[in-house]
Amino acid sequence: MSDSAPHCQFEILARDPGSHARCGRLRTAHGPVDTPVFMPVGTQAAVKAMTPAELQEADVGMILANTYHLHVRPGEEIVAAGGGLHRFMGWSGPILTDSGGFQVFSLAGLRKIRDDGVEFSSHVDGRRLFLGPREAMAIQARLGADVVMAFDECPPYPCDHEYACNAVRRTLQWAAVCAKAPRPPGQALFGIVQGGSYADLRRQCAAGLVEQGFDGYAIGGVSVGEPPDVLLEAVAATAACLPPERPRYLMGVGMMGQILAAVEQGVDMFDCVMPTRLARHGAAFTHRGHYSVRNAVWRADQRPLEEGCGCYACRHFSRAYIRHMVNVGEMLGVRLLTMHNLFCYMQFMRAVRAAVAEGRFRQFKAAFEDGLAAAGTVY
RNA sequence: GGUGGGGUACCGAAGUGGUCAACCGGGGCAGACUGUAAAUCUGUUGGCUAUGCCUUCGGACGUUCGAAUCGUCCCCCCACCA
Repeated sequence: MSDSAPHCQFEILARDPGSHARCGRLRTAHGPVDTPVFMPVGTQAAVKAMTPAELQEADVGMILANTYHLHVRPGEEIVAAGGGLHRFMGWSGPILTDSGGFQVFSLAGLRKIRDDGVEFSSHVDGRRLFLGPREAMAIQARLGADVVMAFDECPPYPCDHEYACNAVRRTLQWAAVCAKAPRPPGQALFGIVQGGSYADLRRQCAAGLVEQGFDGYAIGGVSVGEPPDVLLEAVAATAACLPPERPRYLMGVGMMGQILAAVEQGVDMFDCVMPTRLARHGAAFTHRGHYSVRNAVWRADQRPLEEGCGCYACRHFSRAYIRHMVNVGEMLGVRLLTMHNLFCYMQFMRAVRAAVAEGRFRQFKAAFEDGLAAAGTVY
């Protein structure tokens, strides 16, 4: 076990009696975050289509940005010269940066994996780049996020045991390098558990990381195309091996139903492109699933995106109007949908926290699933 | 009035004797999206009692085994000349 003091304080405020669900508060250099928390994705130092003020209006607490993308453009030296990521992007709340490990997976074909890191061709101009644990930590130190992630290898799905085992081996080696790398004061470091769909590898990876000692632990390597039950099994197998007093972060998930299932297993943090990307693709979220506002049925519908919603888009505009904006390609449509979807997600997370705090999480989850069933939606 | 060019599906636009219900764009309709190479991508877009049939390529008549494609006449549009 590491004897260094944690760089972020995590306090558990309530535990659900009927499950592993818990409520907590993560204290970061840029303020506290109540958990379970959903972090909208702002890969390139912006949550697409939103200003920081609009994020605040939606009650967004913490956001995520990406090491690889910001290294490629504009370069961490530009961000550092702008006073660090918070000042650069005008966001004074907590930020987490992903290490770029996921891009090893998502940009497959442009890369070559070695034991000390990954050779990339930049997806922008094709120039050769090298990203390994040292590089990722150095970049993240200059970006200055509140929480940074260890550089990991995220294998694809499906992948065989041997491949996944190698990914775990490298992920553990790289994590050790990350843990020793210098960081700015107050910057927390999370390790990432890999292991694919193999419970034994998940346990092995978790144990190895816990031995090294991190401020928090992430469950990685999920939502890479695997079936929903495989995802949940990986979450359950991993969460059970993580120290209860440290925050747990399920990377890249997801849909509301998946978030509930993971909260039930004791997961505290989430991120996903779903609310923001689907907004740009014309979909509106509700507490009973999502629908496409482009569909002809909404042509003359004067109701808001979701009845009873208090977001700016719902207070001022009809589905018919937003459908029109989307169909004619006005950027306002994308902005209003993004606002709404984030508001909807944040409201959902508030409801989750309240349910856990009040010891009625199971009922809340059951009611949510009934609502989805009634709406005919399947996640 | 003359000469030349042109009228193809919701729009634009290929096609100039059979493999054409007709390439391709746009628009329309629907679907996908999970640590964002993503305001992107995919499917579909005449009708039907649907492995086949029916009605379509300005209109009518004709040539041909067979016509969006060839001929005659007519109707519209555009350019130039009077």
